[in-house]
This record gives sequence, structure tokens and C-alpha cells, in this order.
Amino acid sequence: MTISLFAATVYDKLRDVPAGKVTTYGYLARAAGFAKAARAVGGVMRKNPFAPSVPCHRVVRTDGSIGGFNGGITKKIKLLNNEGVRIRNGKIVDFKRILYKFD
DNA sequence: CGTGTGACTCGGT
DNA sequence: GACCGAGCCACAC
Repeated sequence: MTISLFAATVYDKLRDVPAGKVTTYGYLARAAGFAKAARAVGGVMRKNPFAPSVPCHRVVRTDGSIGGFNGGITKKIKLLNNEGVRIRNGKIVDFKRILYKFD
């Protein structure tokens, strides 16, 4: 199978995000070279042919809310908790501290 | 090539 | 804080 360059780049950049940290669809899109493709990034994650190898659960929304997850938000929260990321009322605690901006 | 879709984002109300 | 509308993008049809 052949995946698009866009998807390949997104997955590659996502691999740079360390456990215990998270990034956003927007930052991930920018890192992949498509600053305004946050939406498309979400689509790539939804499809996610590398699941669960690719840490798609480390990708959240810019406001700190979880976003979505193929199979259920609960599962995503559980995975994040397992990496030390705390979630409160559907929002990430200390979001800005654990946010990975690809700087 | 035009249209619809969605794990998004921002700005206004 | 919640809701809504508009903008943006890659992808499937």
C-alpha cells in the first residue's frame, strides 16, 4: 500500500513527541509543512494505518480538550493517563507545560 | 474537475 | 464558558 506524503510526514513528526507530552493538530500540521492543515491531520489520525504503533493519542486540540479517538475518547484518556498526562473534565491538566511545539 | 466530509481553529455573539 | 459561522486542507467519489 502507498500512503500520501502528507500522511507519512505527519506520522514521522508525531514520532518526535515524547511520552508524557502532547501536541496539537495545528502544531503537527505546521511541523509537517502544512500550517493550516490541522483538519487534514485529524483525518490522517482517524485513518491511522499504524495504530496503535503511532501515538495518535498524544494529539489534542489547541484549547487542551481531547479531540477525538477512533474507538472512544475514554481509551485515549486512559492511554494519556498511562503516560503521566492528567485529564480533568475532558481537558488536559497543565496543558501548556506538557505541550510539545516542535521548537 | 466539482462536491462533500471531518479526531481543526479562530473570532464574534 | 458555550454556540455558531467561516476559513483551510487533504482525500474519497
